[in-house]
Amino acid sequence: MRGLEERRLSRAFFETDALTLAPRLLGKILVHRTPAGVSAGIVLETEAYLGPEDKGAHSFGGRPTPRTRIQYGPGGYAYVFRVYGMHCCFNVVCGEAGQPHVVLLRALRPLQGIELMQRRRGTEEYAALADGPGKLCSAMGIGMEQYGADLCGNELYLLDRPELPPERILVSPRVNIDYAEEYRDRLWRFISKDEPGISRTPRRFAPRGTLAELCEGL
DNA sequence: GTGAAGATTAACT
DNA sequence: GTTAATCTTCACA
Repeated sequence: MRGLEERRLSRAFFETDALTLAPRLLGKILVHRTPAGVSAGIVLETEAYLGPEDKGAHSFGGRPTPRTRIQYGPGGYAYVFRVYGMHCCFNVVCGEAGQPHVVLLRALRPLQGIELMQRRRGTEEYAALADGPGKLCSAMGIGMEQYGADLCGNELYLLDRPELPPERILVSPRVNIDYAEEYRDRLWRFISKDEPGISRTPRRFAPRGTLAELCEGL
């Protein structure tokens, strides 16, 4: 895996808005080095959260809170939060400083440290190791300790891979943000096509087509 | 200080 | 498809 070290995503890669970054993160490799071992997987599913204007985003309204403060700094840091009192979700902070945009990582295809992931998840089933945002955190060993982690550092980072073409990216509404009013149905969820392991979600969140088709319609 | 709600998951029917 | 588990966060008083 030595050659991969040189392909790490740099700060500049993250200094763009969430809607641009979310599809670009598909296919990249998330790596976490911990005392327990190294785990890594290919990013299969992401969601964009666009800060102050986006009623689905934690940073809606644009006022920093203790929970969201990291979103207001520069891109390339980890925004981790706890949901339903028991799971964590991992986000990549992006945009310029003061622009609280994040991309939620929802699913990975496990590549390295499978055994470690199985132990953390308490299951052997490969397809169920990281097919959801909470499972992804559990499998990768990401918790609140990783809040604010520098993604350009040596513990938690992303490796570059060729960009997916728009016809290989499915778009769908974001999951479980029914409260977001007119932002509920925005097609800001991006899924790597033809890959097993995307998160299990109800039918109403099914893909509405590819990113290529969406762009044609503009 | 208080309370409602939640960017989920697993185990149901 | 439905629901319980579980507890921090944040708005409001």
